[in-house]
Amino acid sequence: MILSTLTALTYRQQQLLSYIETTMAELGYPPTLYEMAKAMGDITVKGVKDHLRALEKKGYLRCQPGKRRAVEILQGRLFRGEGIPVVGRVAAGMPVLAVENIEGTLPLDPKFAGGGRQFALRVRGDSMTGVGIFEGDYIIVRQQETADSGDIVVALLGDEATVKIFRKKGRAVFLEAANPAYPDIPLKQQTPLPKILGRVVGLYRTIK
Amino acid sequence: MILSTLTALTYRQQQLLSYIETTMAELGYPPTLYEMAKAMGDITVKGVKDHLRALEKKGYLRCQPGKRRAVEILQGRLFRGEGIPVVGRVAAGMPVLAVENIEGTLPLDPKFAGGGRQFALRVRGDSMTGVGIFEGDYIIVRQQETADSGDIVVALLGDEATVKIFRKKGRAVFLEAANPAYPDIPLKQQTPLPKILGRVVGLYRTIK
DNA sequence: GAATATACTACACATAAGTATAGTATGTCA
DNA sequence: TGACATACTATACTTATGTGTAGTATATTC
Repeated sequence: MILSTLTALTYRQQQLLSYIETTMAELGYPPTLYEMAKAMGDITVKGVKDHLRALEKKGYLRCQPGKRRAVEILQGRLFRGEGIPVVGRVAAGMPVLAVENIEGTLPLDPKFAGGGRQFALRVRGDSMTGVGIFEGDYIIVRQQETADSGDIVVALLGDEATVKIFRKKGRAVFLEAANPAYPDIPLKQQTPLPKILGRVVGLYRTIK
Repeated sequence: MILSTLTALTYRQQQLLSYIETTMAELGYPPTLYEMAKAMGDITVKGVKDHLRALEKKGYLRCQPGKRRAVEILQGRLFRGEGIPVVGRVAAGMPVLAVENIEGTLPLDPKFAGGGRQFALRVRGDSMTGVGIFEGDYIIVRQQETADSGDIVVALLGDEATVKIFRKKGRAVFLEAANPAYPDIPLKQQTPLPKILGRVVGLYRTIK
């Protein structure tokens, strides 16, 4: 997302790009050349095509020759993505991302949080306020089964998912809260054995 | 985004929807019926069309009759949007959202943070850690020029944008930090007069 | 002047891509 | 059984939509 390395656009090119972006944001698919021509004040489709060619040359979009409505925006204020599935409850023995567990989508591009296989959870409780994770926050979790000491992880304890700091001290492995009111949880004395579901890589909060 | 009120899909319908979503996430535009037919294991376009009709009837998508590649997803894991412009610096006398100030886009759907006219800023400093706003966080700001007491606002002091809690006590109006190391800033004794740029409505953080 | 970029016009052509017709087969429910 | 839903087949037709040709006009640079 580096704007400064792209060639500047003329007024008309910017106008066309903006129209395409607005249509795509609104409908989810690009306009046809004819629709663009109408929107640009009744110019011809040839005129539009020449602008598209210039925009393509400058790196803003890509057209598939011959294909209808096949305009891909490469640079601009639009983004698209699959969002991050919000998991409602996690049951032992079931894949986290099973359809039954999904209760919605966090409309954020997973690539912004580093990509990989991700899910989101709503935080319950105040055990992690010391590191700025509050009740009601969405945490974004990259699925992985191992962690380094100091990582914030989501672990499955019995049938309960919990967010804590993963710590290794010598041979001891435990989960540490970021709130002194909560004691450390050793990982090796639980039955069934706890399982790391992933590492926390991002957070979203709606304020007030 | 309420999944439970939608009619359940058959396996094949879900498969088609998933293919459409994946293509749109990847390319930014929908596949043609022919492409869908290929992807579904070489069935006919008529077969695909019947599935699309069922998906439309169930509320998952909408097709424009006769238009090429005009499939709009209404429900699913896909989202689209214009993102939230990230403002790099704010200069007095200039609109916040002037093109020159924009240094990128936060790929989050603005509607998720309540909509309205929004911009994002990167937080510098630690004056708001008491409310879980940390250095490096993106805060999402809805543009407005007034605030209620207790709102977290972005205000322009001279040429510097600052994030604080807006407080009204009797006739006194000031900006309060959420960190005791920072003193209150009275609003009525500044030259030039400070200006509220907006209210903080959301926060995003990448972790580690 | 020539070359290039930008911003268009007019029109005919070409084809990518959806629609329609007429089905078959299987499963479920009243 | 009949009605409806689902999941397809085959084929011809129709048209929405991009491409190509041949330009004009203006501005800038060498």
